[in-house]
Amino acid sequence: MPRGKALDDNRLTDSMYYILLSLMEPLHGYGIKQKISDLSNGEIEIGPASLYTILKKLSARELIALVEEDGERRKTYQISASGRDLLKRDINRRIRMAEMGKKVLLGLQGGNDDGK
Amino acid sequence: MPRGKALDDNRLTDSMYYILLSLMEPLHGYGIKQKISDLSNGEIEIGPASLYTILKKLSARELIALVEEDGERRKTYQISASGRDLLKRDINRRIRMAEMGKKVLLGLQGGNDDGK
DNA sequence: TAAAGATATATCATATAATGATATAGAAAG
DNA sequence: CTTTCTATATCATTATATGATATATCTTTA
Repeated sequence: MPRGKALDDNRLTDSMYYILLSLMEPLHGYGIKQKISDLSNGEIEIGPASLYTILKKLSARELIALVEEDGERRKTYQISASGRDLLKRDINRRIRMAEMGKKVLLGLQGGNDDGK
Repeated sequence: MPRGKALDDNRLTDSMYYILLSLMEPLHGYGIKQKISDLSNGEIEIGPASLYTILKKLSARELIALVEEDGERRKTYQISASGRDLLKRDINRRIRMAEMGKKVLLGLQGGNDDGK
């Protein structure tokens, strides 16, 4: 069984996040690499070591599933129902983290200002 | 093409992010631990190994600075100007990542669906 | 005042995660 | 034919996080 603290805690690492997002449509590994580059306007480039390592882990956790095998050449994956659930949770986690950041920067983090 | 260390790429890890946010006000290590627990409604707990390791790293990069030393007991840190800059950038990065996630989930990532 | 629990910092060994380098090979383009 | 792109895969190393442990002070309370 695959170890992984992030997933055990229902968190996605950034790389897992990008990969899971890409797999909202069926894609093979190399396509994921291109999709991520595309989604991030070339900001994020994921190499083969990260890509196939993470694909294997997500697959073992059944967050993604192999949907097609083109001979030996292409392996097409897609996100699973539980993968979608986790992805949604992680988007919300990321929103909460960013909101928290904005609040603290604006100095609004302390207590409730009931003003009355 | 971001590779290598998070800070070299102007990215903050989650732990660094929480710690830098906490240091928008002067705080010593143990206070940071409590602040993070507080900010996250007890969701995030950072242990001493992570805390002091990261504090040392942020300090070496001058993203935070030692502002006071209470005898040998307390070391009070605060975020620096460059730390604040990086923090702002990272909040925006996190917002962009979450927005991207929402778009893809809603199936709006490809082209513009003008509803016609 | 003794003990307990909270505060406070620090490091080691290990676990987890990411990635550059490398290997292999088919397909497309020139 | 040879270069480039597509495509998957693993190894060795680096990067990051953390549980366990150590040490010491301060605070509360029995």
